[in-house]
Amino acid sequence: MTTPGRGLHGHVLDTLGPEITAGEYPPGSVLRTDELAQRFDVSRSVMREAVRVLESMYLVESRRRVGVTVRPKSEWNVYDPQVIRWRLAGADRPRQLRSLTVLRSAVEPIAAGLAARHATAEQCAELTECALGMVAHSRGHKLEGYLLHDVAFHRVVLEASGNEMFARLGDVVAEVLTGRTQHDVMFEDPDPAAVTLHVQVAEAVRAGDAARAEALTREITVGALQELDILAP
Amino acid sequence: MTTPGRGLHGHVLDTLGPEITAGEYPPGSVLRTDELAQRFDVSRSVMREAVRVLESMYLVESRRRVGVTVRPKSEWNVYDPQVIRWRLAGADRPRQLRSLTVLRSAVEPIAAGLAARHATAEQCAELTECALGMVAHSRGHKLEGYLLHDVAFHRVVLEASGNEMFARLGDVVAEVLTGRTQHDVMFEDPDPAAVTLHVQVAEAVRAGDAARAEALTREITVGALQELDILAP
DNA sequence: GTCATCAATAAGTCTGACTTTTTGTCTCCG
DNA sequence: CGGAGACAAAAAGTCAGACTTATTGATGAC
Repeated sequence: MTTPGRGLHGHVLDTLGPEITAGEYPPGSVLRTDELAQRFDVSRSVMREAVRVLESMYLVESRRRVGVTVRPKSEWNVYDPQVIRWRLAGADRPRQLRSLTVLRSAVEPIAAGLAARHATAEQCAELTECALGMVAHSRGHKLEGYLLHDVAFHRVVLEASGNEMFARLGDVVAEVLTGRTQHDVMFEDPDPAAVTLHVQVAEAVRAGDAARAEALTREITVGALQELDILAP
Repeated sequence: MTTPGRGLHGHVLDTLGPEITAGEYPPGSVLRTDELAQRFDVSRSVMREAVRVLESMYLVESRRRVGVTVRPKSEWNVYDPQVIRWRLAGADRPRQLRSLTVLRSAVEPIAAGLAARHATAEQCAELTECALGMVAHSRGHKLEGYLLHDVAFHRVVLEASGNEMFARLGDVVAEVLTGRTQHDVMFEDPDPAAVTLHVQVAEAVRAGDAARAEALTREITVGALQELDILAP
């Protein structure tokens, strides 16, 4: 949640963005700037700024004499944090959650392997701290505290990988983990096996054992896939 | 290359975007909308639209009474195709190329495994066609033709994975492969072993052998990592 | 030294007029 | 009947200027 609604054009986006990403306007639909400005009761200047932002997300395309046409889903910039948030809040939330979890399963093991080779002493300490925090909150309906440390753990791993593309996925992972706790599964205490795996990953990274860190993280992500019934037999 | 410079604000972005991503303005630098408008000889409206776009890429932050401040590199949306292109055209091109190649090495093997399970008959045919095209252009300084089929090959794999997040990385991979051919290595004909691997991946996907497709693709990406001297001993 | 007040500042917003490009249509001629 | 060119309408694009609002740094009172 960077800074939502920072201005009139932000408010427009908060409404129009979710509508478009929810698929309310089929691809090729045409919107008119003037009509939108009327609908949201803002000036054309403000509406134009909003359209520019939507355009930079590849959600729409603005062409003269035609209007603002909605692009097909396949062209959307699905890595834009805003777009991710809008879609997670919308109807195809489950689908989105699956896509992101699969992405996690590809990236996090490699990131953990790199972290084992690049992590600073401080990052190793943070990692151990997070893992211990997870252990401490793993029993007795302390899901909020558990989630907090879980998110922090994965964020540190992605950071410590030293790869900027991986590091930028911290927010995505946070959204996925948060969403999972809040909605879908995990009514009771978290899987003890998962907790153990996190502790072991922290150890492996500290020991500089890249292969082991990668393998253990792969086990974690396989668990995440199974939770969503994404099998790979 | 979607549609560059489609309007005055696009021209402004083409200049200002590369400047910012090149790090010409240190984090925290303050730009003023009015001054920028003067510099580019455009109206404030146009300048404001450009700033909004930069803001949606997390390159800058616009605050009242302060101005447009440049955000630290760690907050940039490095998955934005435009940002990727700007950075690849700039000074830290090598660094960017490495980051993206590591990302490829994480994603593509998993994508190939999924493709083996989800690819349609048509996609399998396309894949075989691309692989054969690579073979046909693998000797005799036909790098342009080879590159074309190589890009298409990886694009189809990512598409066929059925995961939208993977599919959207097609452009990124295209940039990396193109950049590699144009600048860095590959003055002579491509590595015959790599060509063979591509053919074998196409076979594995067609046969529905996920594990084999994944392993073979991992060999391809390991080769890509080695080309850039990114080792993992 | 701390807190409230106030003025300067730069972004934010609105309005209205004008320009430019594109597209659909309508004619005119083959 | 069909194609090429001219024309008009439509919508985005651009600009200029006036006004509003939030923020911040400085000033001054306690």
